[in-house]
Amino acid sequence: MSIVVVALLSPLRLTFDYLVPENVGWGPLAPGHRVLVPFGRSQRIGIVVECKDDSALAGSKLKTVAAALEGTPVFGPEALALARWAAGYYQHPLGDVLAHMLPTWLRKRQALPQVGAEAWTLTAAGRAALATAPSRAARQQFILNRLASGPVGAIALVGARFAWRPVLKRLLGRGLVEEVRPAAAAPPRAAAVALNESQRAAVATINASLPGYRALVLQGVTGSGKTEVYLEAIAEELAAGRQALVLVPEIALTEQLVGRFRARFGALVGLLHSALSERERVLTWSACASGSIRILVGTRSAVWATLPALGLIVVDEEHDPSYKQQDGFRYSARDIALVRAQAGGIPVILGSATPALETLANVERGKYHRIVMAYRARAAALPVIQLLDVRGLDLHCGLSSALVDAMRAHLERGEQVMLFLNRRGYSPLLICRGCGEPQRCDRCDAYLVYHKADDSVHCHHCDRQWSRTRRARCCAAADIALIGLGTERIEEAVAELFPQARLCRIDRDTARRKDALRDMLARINEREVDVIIGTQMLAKGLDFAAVTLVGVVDTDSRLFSLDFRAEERLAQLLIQVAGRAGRAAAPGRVLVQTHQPHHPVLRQIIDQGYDVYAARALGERRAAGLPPYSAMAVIRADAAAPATALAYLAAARAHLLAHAEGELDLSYPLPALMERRGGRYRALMVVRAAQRLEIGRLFAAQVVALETLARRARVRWAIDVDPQDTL
DNA sequence: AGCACGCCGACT
DNA sequence: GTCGGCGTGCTC
Repeated sequence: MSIVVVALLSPLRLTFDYLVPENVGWGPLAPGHRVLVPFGRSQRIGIVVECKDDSALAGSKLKTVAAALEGTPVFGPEALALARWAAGYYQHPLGDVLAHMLPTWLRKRQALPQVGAEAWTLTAAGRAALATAPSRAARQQFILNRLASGPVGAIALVGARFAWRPVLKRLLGRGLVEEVRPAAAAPPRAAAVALNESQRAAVATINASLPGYRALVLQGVTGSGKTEVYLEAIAEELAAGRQALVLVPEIALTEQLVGRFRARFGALVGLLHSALSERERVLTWSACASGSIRILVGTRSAVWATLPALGLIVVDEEHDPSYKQQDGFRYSARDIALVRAQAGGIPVILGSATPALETLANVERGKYHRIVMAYRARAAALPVIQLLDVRGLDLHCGLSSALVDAMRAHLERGEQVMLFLNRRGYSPLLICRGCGEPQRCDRCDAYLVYHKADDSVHCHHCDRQWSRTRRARCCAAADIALIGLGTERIEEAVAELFPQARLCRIDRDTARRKDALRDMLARINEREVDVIIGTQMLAKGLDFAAVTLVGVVDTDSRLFSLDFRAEERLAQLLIQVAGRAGRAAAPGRVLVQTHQPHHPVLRQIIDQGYDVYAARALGERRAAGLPPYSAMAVIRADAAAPATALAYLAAARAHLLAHAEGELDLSYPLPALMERRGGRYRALMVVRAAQRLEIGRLFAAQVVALETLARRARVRWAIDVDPQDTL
């Protein structure tokens, strides 16, 4: 065993053999070790993926491992097996898959940072301070709150978006906090919540499947209290000494859930998402690996966390498309969670009010077990969805008088109103009054959007922006007409209509700043806001207790999308947005403005509900041979010149057809729906097969050839297995 | 992915 | 006469 196979943390599809030195500094090398190796004329970091006795390469060509970076492997055998599986399934280089599984800190050279062994707790004075008036010093208050559940170490302060050490020092100085020896493992705080009958039944079903792999679809209507079910199921795992992983689609949701989890389980809860600093992430990573974090709440990438005693995975809002990474390593965190659960012999809960069609197909096939929670936990009834026919109506900034009247009624009762419009900015089309030309981005096939807040025009596809004056270049000095509506304009209209109402706009522009979303959500829940105006972000399972009216300003464009998944997205969006209404005691109402009041899809979603819609949509997918009744992958390519990517795909197509065995359904190369984006010309080709395996086999045999072709053509390319969009 | 090697155009 | 373009191939 004197040779190790190393996968470098880079997108190379090859692994490399190295000799093991006499002394690596720490015991023998094993698979999973992070090593430093000489590579070409530099040194690189890699992961040992195999140990063996001899190499196919002549001994003289072999170099020797320079050092092992830790005494113990950073990946165990299960993690390596998962990496291998994912590399094969997604046709992605193993080294890059492994890189995704590590915090960035460890992808670079650094050693694991030393986790401070210190822990702190509140003194009697501290507890008294916490019990009385909240301090005006927000940062001190933050730390006091985190310490409220007992002694904590640095891990529990992850997510504090400020340098907390000096603040802590000040609290120590004021005698509100004292340092203690780190407790072995703070015991879970009890205080279970009372569950209703369907919640109890759900928990019982989950617990009945322990131990062992089982995929459970928790289909609970919005507001049915899925979180309490997660908490209960996790409490069971904790009691058995195991860890739990909870995935959510949105950073803002991690914060919301972590709050509830910490209230119940105290300092055992960890948090992982991309807005944390590198250092916070590596600290959390190692606390997961050492077992001091028992519950990890995180976004997509948290699915890779090392959790040696993992006993349960929860994927909340499992239908959400953001579980699929849309560039580079295009994995689906939901699907990885399932594979991980299966390999680990543990249950996985897929929670959603609107499960993805592929999830429902797996229920149908008997592969997943469905638990239905049909009633809301607190409120009386689900909100009533009503279509507003706006054909021929005089709209005031996109708002019909029926919607405005309803808003007025709800506002006068002191209730919150939410308006949903999936377009940010002020107006999405700028037409030159001189020549009638719309203003376009010069790097994308897209129109520019006017943003009033900074008086500039933005391209929403390459994120570039210009001052307004610079844009009008078709006819000098010509005036520009602002056509169409964005959230900014709706906000303005609402401010005019209801001057006394307090508004809050939630979209990528207002939520960009760190903490901004958290602050806005806090203001909303404190009832300091009357009207919430926002985009998609509002539909992602955020809890707005006091909203009683939801107005959907415009969804018509979604009825005419070319993507075969657009309809499913619309159904999920409508049900989810509607679910924001009436979560507390007051009943909710949802008004959907449309020019297509008789559209059969819209009607079905609203009149018959998601399940009926889903059953019909699945029937159509089956008849058309579309996923989930067939396997799909997309080869994407982009290049600097217009025809290059298409030419590459044509060559790739010829190659695949010449080398494929059996049936292969390969589309012609197509320009992407938005062909030019960020100055690059994009194209794609759809591969379809009856069985998943056929696609896997095809690519496994042909990636190298496709890669060589791409390099010669100077094309950037990628395989997208189980694509979320095929445009 | 980097990085070097290698063979054809416009410049000190 | 060189500097440098990017095409090609390799890295254990």
